[in-house]
Amino acid sequence: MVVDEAGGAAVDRIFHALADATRRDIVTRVLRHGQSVSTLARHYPMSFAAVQKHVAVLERAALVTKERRGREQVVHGNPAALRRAARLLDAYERIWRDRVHAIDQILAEDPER
Amino acid sequence: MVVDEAGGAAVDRIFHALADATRRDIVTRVLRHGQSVSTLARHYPMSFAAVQKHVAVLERAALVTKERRGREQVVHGNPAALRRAARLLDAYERIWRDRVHAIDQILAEDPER
DNA sequence: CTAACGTGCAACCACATGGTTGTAGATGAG
DNA sequence: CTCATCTACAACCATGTGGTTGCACGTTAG
Repeated sequence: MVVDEAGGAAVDRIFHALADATRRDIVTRVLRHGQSVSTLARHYPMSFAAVQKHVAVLERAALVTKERRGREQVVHGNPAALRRAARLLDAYERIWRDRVHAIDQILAEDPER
Repeated sequence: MVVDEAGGAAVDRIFHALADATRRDIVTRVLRHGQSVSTLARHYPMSFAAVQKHVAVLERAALVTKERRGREQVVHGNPAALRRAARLLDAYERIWRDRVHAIDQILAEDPER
């Protein structure tokens, strides 16, 4: 009935994290290879703290992870969460295309990670 | 590289519209067949006005359309926009999946990081 | 050791969001 | 016609968001 249910909040966080061009750009950027927060910050016309917040949002959505490396904090794309997000988008696409249900299965098999 | 370019704001609206469980539910619901706003509202534990706002958000994202039918306003899923959205999600998915796949390969052949 | 750098956090601001209630205009039912 | 229904919109409130600046702390470079 309710399509999300179990993973609802997580899905909220994922879509919300993706609803910002800067954050989408950060994700695609760090997927190439990890970058420190300050290195990332240099690419955007905003303060370091602002970029730091964006990274925090992506982190809460589990789309990226941070790895301490000396005094730097290296941001990586999170393969597992990204795959989950991709499959989630798949499921919605399928619903919309075929007008069938069956998204619950996908969410059920990988609940709230 | 830059997936957004022209439609950046539109992408923002689409992902933002999807970042709410109630709105996602409305979309899947009206895809089965159009429903009036008040009919929709009866399914959710919130006021009619709140549901009306959610529909407005979905409408701004072009994920649904409204059709006057007598005194009712029937909400439909917008097939064209939905397909475009699905394609858009596809594009992101492909980028990410390819990169994730590459990352997995690297990790697979060199387990110790 | 000292200075510079990278980070995290808090305070603050303007504005959007998600919810409420209330009101008013169209439209259909009786 | 009259009344109930559906819709739209405005005002309002609490909270969240995206941005800023400033400061403190740990770590690295010289």
